[in-house]
Amino acid sequence: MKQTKLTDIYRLLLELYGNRGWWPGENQDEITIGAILAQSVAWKNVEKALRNLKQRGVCSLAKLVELEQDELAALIVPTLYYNQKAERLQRFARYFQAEAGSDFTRLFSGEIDGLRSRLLSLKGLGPETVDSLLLYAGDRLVFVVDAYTRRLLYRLGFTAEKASYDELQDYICRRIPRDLALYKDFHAQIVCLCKDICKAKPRCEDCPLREVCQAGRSGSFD
DNA sequence: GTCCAGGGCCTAC
DNA sequence: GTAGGCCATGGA
Repeated sequence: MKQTKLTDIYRLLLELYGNRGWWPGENQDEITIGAILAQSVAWKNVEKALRNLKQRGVCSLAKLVELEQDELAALIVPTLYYNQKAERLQRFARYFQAEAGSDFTRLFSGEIDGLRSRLLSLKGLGPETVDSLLLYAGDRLVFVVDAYTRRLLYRLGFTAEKASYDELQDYICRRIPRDLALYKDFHAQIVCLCKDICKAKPRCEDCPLREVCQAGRSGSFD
């Protein structure tokens, strides 16, 4: 029996939907702020918060530092855990200023493992947030694993339900070409698919991967 | 009213 | 090392 590969899944999604042209953010500031606000919340809510920040004229890391934490929190209420996130945003914005001179090129330059470790050591930035920043704001080659990726790979039969972040990331990176555009768009395809279809209560009847998914359950995956 | 959404931190065992 | 609580809105 022919084995289904991750690259086959991507090709199928690409044929169906085209390149998703992602991440949703107009510039590096917006992508960075969005990545932190998106922690454990639907993107719809992030959009509201970003809109609030833009209306207030503070949708950049440099401007965020100047706000009172309470005021920032009030602007990002729609994103859940707003007090925590206001602190995380300002903490990161201060780091950006102090360590990179408010220069994204400097922030994201250097050897990738060391860079990733440094960002991970910042309070409030876990692996998913750091990898989103690196890939989408920094154009660095790291694959982003999120709840959608985990869910889809598990349901398709590729990986174990409780696989760790690093295990999932490693699994994917070993099976797809090392290509920046592919890393970005594959993650985008997964998110877009799961957001609508492969939810906690999935609508499998509408899923373009339903046949592959059944094949996965019978173990015909690489 | 109930469930769930694109995490991460902290504490207890 | 890992399970579970905490953060605490808003739409379906």
